[in-house]
Amino acid sequence: MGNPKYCSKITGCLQRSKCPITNTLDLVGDKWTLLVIRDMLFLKKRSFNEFLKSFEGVATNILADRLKRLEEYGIIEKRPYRKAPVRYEYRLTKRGEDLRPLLMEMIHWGHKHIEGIGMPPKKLLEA
Amino acid sequence: MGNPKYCSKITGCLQRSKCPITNTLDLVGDKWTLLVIRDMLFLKKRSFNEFLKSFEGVATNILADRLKRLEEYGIIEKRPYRKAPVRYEYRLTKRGEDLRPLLMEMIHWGHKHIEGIGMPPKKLLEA
DNA sequence: GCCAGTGACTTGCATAATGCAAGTCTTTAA
DNA sequence: TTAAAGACTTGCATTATGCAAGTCACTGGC
Repeated sequence: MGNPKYCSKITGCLQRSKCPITNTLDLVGDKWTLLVIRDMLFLKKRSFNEFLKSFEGVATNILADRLKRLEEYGIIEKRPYRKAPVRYEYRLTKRGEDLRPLLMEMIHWGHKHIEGIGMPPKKLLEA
Repeated sequence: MGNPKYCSKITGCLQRSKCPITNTLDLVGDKWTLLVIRDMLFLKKRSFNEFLKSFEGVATNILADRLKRLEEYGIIEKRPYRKAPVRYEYRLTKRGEDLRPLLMEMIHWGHKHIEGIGMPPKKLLEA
């Protein structure tokens, strides 16, 4: 019944439906993607190794995969900021920055409804 | 480094971190959970079979699992509204209703940044 | 009374995603 | 010359998801 029928330019692949919630989930609704974006947005992280050091401990292969996808989706940009030895920096695009209100709502809901989460965002998010 | 250390009363299981975003994701951040909540919130669906008929086509085992979890998390409530033959109804609790702003932000972001998503939410969400 | 149908699931098995450890490659600093 | 940093890739094990089919309790029609 609900097989993929539409094609999105942002993903370049099949869609489950035309619903904006579904499509947003298909881009950023997994266990790790929004945590990378959190780290960029609130902790000003920029490099692969900085993301690796998150408290949650993402695996290197997963992180590499998510960064690649986010770049494909136009949510982040990757650019070398130094050659020899080459080092890369990842930054949110406007499209990525626009996820801030979504993250803020998650922070808000989490604070209100989950126990063991005490402090305001900035202190909380420290690695 | 990032192994589970805390115990949440809402989940009754280990947490990846104290971050509210992480914890919110661990409750509702997967491919299907928020679609069930969308159906309750915007399409007034209440029964197992109604959820099954979503355009995205969730599998019965996944749906059963998500409803069970959401009940454990206190996000929905299940109650029989008729016996012989027994029929169940699922409803959002306050905790579930409070996810509305999060969903609204997803709709907003999706509309703004993903192609092939034209119409306003209510028409869009039709199954 | 018998049988198809509805609603709410469960079970079994195949495929896909995630997690973990280890390895690669480049370059620099000791 | 050797060790270490940074940014990954590869291989394999574990988990989660997807799909089809089966179950169980009723009920309404013939």
